[in-house]
Amino acid sequence: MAVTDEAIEKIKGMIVSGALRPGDRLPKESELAADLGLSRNSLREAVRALSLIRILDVRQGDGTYVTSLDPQLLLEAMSFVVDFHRDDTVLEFLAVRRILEPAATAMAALRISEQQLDALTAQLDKLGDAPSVEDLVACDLEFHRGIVHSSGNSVLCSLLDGLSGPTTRARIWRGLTQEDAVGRTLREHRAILAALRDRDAEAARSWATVHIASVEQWLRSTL
Amino acid sequence: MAVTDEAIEKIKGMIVSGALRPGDRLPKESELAADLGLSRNSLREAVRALSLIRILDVRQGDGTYVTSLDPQLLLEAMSFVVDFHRDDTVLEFLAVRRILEPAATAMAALRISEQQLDALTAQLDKLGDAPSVEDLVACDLEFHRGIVHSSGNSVLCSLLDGLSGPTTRARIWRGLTQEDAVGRTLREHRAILAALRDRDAEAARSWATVHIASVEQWLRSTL
DNA sequence: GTCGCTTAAGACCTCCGACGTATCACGTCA
DNA sequence: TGACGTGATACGTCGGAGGTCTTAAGCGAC
Repeated sequence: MAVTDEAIEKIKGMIVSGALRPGDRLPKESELAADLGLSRNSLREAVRALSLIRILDVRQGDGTYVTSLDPQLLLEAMSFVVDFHRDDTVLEFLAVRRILEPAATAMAALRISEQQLDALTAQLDKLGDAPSVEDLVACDLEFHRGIVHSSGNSVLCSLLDGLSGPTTRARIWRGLTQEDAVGRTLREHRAILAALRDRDAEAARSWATVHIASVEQWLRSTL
Repeated sequence: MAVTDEAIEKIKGMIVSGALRPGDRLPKESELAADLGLSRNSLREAVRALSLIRILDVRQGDGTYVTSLDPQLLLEAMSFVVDFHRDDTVLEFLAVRRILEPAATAMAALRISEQQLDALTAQLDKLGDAPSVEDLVACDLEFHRGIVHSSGNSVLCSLLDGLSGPTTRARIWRGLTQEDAVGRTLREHRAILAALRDRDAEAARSWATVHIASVEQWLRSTL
C-alpha cells in the first residue's frame, strides 16, 4: 500500500478512535509527516483527499482541523460524487427518492412546527401563479428541503439533498417542455402543505408519492 | 481558489462534459500538469483526492484512468465517509435503512429469480441453527445484500450497502447481549424468504420492517 | 512457430529543499 | 483603550532527482 494511503488510514484511525475529535487541530504538516513517517508532499496528498470529502478543514496560515463530522456536512460530499453520474441513472436516483421523500414527508407531518408551516406557506405565496421555470425549480428544491428538515433526521435530510441534485436538470427540462407542469407542481405543493397542516401523515405521504411519481412517469416516457 | 482545487474542478468538468469518458486514460502527470497550468506535485493532490472517491483509478507503472463511474462504485466511497459518523447517529442511519430496506425487499419480491431464491435458501441452511454471532452478522449482511440486489436498482443497492456498515457493530453487540437475538434473526430471515417465494411484496415489506424495527427498538432502549 | 525470459521504456511514487502567501498574536503608538 | 504594523507560524506551490512498478518489445530455447 502506498505511503499516502497509509497516511489516510492512520488519520482516519486517529479520528475514528477518538484520538482526534471534531474541531481538533492536527499537528502541523511537517510534524505530522515526521510522525507518520513520510514526506510532507505525500502527507499533503492524504490531507487534500480527506479535505475533499469534508473530513478535514485546511486553513492556510492557520492550521488543519477536524470538521464537525456532522452527517449533513459529510453527506454533502456525496453531492460531489452524484454529479458524476450519467443521465441514464437518473431514473434509479428518482426511484430511491420516491421511497425516501414520502417517508420523510410523513415524518414531518408529525413534527413540523407552526412556524415552519407558515414559512412554507409564505414561500409558496411569494412565488405567485406563473413563475419562471428556474424560479419554480429553485423553489421546489427549497420547499422539499424545508419539509425534509422537519423530519428530524439529519441523515435522511442530507441524503435527500444529495439525491435531489441529479434530477434538477430533468425538472427544468420538464418544466420547459411539458404542458401545465408548472401549474401541476404548484397544486401538488399546496396539497402537501395542506396535509402537513392537518397533521395527516398518510395524506402527506401520498401526495409526496404522487408528486415524485409524476416526474418519474414523465421522465420514463421521455427517455 | 487554490490551484489544486481548480485542477479538481477542471478534471471533474472534463468528465462531466464527456471530454473524458469512463475507462479513458488521462494524459501522463507531467503533461496534464502542464495543460492545467500547475506543478506536478499539486496535480497529484488533485488526482489523489479524486482517486479516493473512486472517480479516478491510478495504476503505478501504467497510467491514470477514469473509472466506470457506476453508481455502485461511486457510492462505495460513501461507506468510507460513513465510517466517520459517531455512534450517536447510528439511530438516524437505522431509521433511513428502515425506510429503504422494506421498499427494496418489496421490489425484490416481484423480480427475484428462482435461482437467487435457491441461493438464499442454501445460504440460510448452511448457517445452521446455532451459528456464532460473527457468522450470523456476516450472513445477515450477505442475505440482505442478495435481496436488495434483486430489487434491480443499483443506486438503492449501493446506498443500503453503505448504510448497513455502521449498524454492523451494533448488531454484533446485540447478538452478544440480547437473549435469543440469534434465533429471532434466523426466524425473521426465513419469514422474509418465504414471502419472497410467494411473490408477496406486502408480506416481504412487513417482515423487513419488523426485522429492522426490532434492532432499532433494542438499540433505542439500550442507548 | 510458440513459449518463456530478459531488457528497456514509460508512468506513477516518494522525497527534498526552497520560496510564496495568508493568518494570527504581540508589541507599539496615538 | 484601540488601531496599526510587524514578525512568527503554517499552509500553498514549485522544480528536480531518484525509485518502483507495469508493459511490451526483443531474443533465444524448445
